Amino acid sequence: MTNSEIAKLLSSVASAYAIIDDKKHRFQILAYQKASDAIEHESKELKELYKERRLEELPGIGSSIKSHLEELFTTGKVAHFDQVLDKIPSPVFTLLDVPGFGPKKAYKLVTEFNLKNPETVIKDLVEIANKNKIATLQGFGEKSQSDILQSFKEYGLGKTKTARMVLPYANDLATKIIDYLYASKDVKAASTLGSLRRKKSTVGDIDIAAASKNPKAVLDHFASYPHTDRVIEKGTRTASIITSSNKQIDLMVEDPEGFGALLQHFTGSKEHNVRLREIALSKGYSLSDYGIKKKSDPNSKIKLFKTEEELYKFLGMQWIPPEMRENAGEIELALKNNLPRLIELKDIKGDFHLHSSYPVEPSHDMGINTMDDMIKKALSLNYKYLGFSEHNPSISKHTEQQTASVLEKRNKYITQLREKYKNIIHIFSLMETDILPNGNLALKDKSLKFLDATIVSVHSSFNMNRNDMTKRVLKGLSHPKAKILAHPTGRLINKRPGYELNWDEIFDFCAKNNKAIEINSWPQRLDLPDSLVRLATQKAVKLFINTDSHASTQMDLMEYGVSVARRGWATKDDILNSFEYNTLKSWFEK
DNA sequence: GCCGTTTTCGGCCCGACTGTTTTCAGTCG
Repeated sequence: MTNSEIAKLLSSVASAYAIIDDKKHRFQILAYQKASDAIEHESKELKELYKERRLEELPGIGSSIKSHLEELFTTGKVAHFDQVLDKIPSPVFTLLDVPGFGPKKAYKLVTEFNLKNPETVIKDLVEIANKNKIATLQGFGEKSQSDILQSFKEYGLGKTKTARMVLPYANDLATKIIDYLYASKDVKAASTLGSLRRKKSTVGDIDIAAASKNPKAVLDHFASYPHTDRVIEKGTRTASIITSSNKQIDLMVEDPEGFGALLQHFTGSKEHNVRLREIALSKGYSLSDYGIKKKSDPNSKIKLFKTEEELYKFLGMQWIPPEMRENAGEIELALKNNLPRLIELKDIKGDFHLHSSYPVEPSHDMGINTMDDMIKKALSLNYKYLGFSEHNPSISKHTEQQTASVLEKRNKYITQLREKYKNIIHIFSLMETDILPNGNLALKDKSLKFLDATIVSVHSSFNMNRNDMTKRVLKGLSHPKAKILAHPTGRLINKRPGYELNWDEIFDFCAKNNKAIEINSWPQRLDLPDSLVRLATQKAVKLFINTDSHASTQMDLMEYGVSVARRGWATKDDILNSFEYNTLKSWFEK
């Protein structure tokens, strides 16, 4: 079972308890939901943790849930869960995946209409609603009936609670909305919130905060955003719209005096906030999105915060960069004034994964801009160096000798460019070389000698098992010219999960043998993923942040790779392309 | 059911919004 399947199981148990008796089971519900969240967000496979006897290290998993999980891994089921879940008709759990449905509503409808089939429950309810039979139920009405139909319609379109967009797409959309908000004179400040502000690789809804003395005007302005399909809700403080591209945007408005607390609260993560509230409580304060109150006196005046910095300081800690707010140890470090200084975009001095249009007759796609164009773009980004890394010439269409002469010619051209840009920018001659299924590189030594070094990567036979793939990659990386492993998991977000590798082995090998791992900034890749960046830096593995650009304009994507690095707590010391040229040059030569 | 720099017992984050209600329940983040 995968982590998300197990998380869903625990969440189902919580829902079942909520239906059976939400007063009596109030705290079990909280506990199961908390355990479910922890598992959902855990980057290591739960089964691995179980084998290592480390299940109780997860927050929210104590002796009881731990023993249930052990039963799950040994027998494939849990008697206690079955006993609880059996009390609830199974169609209820189908409905829980639909936005707007919680345990109570789902249970009420399923039992009221005696629905039996989890496969057809949505279709059945649509028919029932079309006969106007939901609106007449106690606690329901015309509006809730049509809301239910709307939810089913969107669910059918694939807008589940878990459908997510890639970070750069979400960021572009949010930027447009924020620009639109600033067109209102009532908006004093606006910022992204939530997973978007924390720069997660994928984002569900887009959440935005605005500071204003006149929330009504701002909410009205927002609700009339030109590309709006419909307004979901609009209150005195928040509003939600669905754009014509079928994305949900939530806006919260707050007085500038309290904007810091709002920003902090809605940036999350939930886990970070829960931990922060625990800290506040231990100091006798109650923390909300409005600010901080004395716990002992609920009527005391609330303390407002204009900025997040003031709020964190009030709680006795450093301001924490949004990318770190996952309750992964950052709060403890901030309390000790000991947060790492994360890598920033301005620290980046070059890009090493650039596909120019130079004709090497590759097996994969070429770039569309010349080396010269890409150098000019690099200069506009204030880079001090860069590396060209087209795909290797196709091995099926060239003899070894032909390949070598293509590279020799390319090398001469790069030498001319070096002369042209002498004292302006340093140019490395690299290539992106395939690691073949047997672990050999697609380029032989007689070609590789024309390169300063090579990036290596997997572009074929993705279905190998973890052991074989690990051997393949390690063999490819062990060539002296192979210095960087590019887009290391091979994932394409929302398309394919990527192959499996033994990361402990890969990272140990890299740290020992002076090899680097790439953080690829391409929107669908963002690969190495953040959780593995954290593991790599803990093992002192050096990293590059590259764009994998096939056009000079794509070199602007660097910021997204930097986001991934920051979420993995990487500092300047971890990122080789933030180093001075001479240090970097000697690293390549080691 | 989980958890511990005031606790191994007795707490458990906080609030907005909507719809169906005359004061609240359900859902969401």
